[in-house]
Amino acid sequence: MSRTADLPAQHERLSRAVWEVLAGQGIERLTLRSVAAAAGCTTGLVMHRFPNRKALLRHARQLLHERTRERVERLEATAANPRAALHAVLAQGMALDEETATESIVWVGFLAATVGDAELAALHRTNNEAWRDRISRLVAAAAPAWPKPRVTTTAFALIAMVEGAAALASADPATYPPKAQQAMLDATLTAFGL
Amino acid sequence: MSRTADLPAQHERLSRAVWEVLAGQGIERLTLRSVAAAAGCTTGLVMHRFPNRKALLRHARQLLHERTRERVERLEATAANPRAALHAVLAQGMALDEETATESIVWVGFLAATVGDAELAALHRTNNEAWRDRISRLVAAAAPAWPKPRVTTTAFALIAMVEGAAALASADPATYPPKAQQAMLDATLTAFGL
DNA sequence: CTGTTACGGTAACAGATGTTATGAGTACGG
DNA sequence: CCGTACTCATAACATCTGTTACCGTAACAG
Repeated sequence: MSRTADLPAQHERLSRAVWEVLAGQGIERLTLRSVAAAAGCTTGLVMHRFPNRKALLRHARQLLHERTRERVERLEATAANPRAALHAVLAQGMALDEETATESIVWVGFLAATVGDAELAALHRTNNEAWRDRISRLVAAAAPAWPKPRVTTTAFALIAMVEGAAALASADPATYPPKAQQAMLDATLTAFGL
Repeated sequence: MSRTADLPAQHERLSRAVWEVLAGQGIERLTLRSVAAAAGCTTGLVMHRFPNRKALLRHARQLLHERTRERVERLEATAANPRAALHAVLAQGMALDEETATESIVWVGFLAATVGDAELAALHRTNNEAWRDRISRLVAAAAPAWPKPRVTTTAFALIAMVEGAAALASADPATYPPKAQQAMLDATLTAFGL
């Protein structure tokens, strides 16, 4: 049956190569050959693992989501209280270190690729829904007395602020250094009474 | 000397074609030929007006900025008071109608194209700086008692929230309809006491 | 009217792109 | 130890890309 190759590991390696190219050279240079070069293989392997280019992009998109989900669940599990959990989970969505900075660039790239690609758009909607549910749940836990509409609107605003900060930081890191992003998050949470 | 052709008008027509393709087909299909088709001409005219593709994109980017600047100055001039001006100026940055929804998609596209294109990145930084200055000024006018750091951080957070909301709405308009975006903006301004 | 000049369409070019076909190498089952 | 099935590189392919060269057309100057 199967041989030596570890399929999931190769899928992940190629997906990482997609992120690498997306973050380093931009979406315009996100080609099969550049991805293969970043992964240290040829287009033969890429096409052997994925039926076509779009399937590769979809997998890279989904893997990015799962990565952040795992990180977020770890943060949530180790948080001292609901407010700390909310703060930590939101903070990891910004571009505060090299890893999340790269992810922010990649996220913008995928968002742009979403236009005119129904499957990437569906993937984005699903992931974003899970993200909204998580933040809403954390806001509700941090402010149990709030009525549901207030929780929802606050969660939406927090999400938008974090994504916006990450997007702006990805395009202009000098203007939005980690400290500035932290200050933005702290100020917003304080303003909302969270 | 010159003939019948109105150079600035043609530049604008081609730039609009760039937006049209960017918003309708995505950055992957943003090619000279698709732009020419959207503008109802051939690549000959495009290359006759712009030295190369990147110059065309830069012009379209800059024109988008000038468009929003003019709209924003109109809103600011007709606002009843500083708070109303801040609200109106921020609101036009979200995807509340067809025009601004298109612009949001285009904005994300250019942001993604910024990676690996130093000139587009420089353009983005300049435009975003002007945007930050404007919002900071409006926040200071709306809350004259605030110390400068508070004004700056609040302006940064408001900007991030608005851009994030626009980006999210551009990729998932059903989840972020105009009313939801309005609610997010109102809740955020109220939370900040503005 | 006529010569000239800008305009812009047509078509060609080299290179890049996604995809497919082919085949050499290799690890496993028998 | 052999054959088979999987792995993946090589190379070809048709198409698309940005760019350039070329040329017919039309409007203005004289």
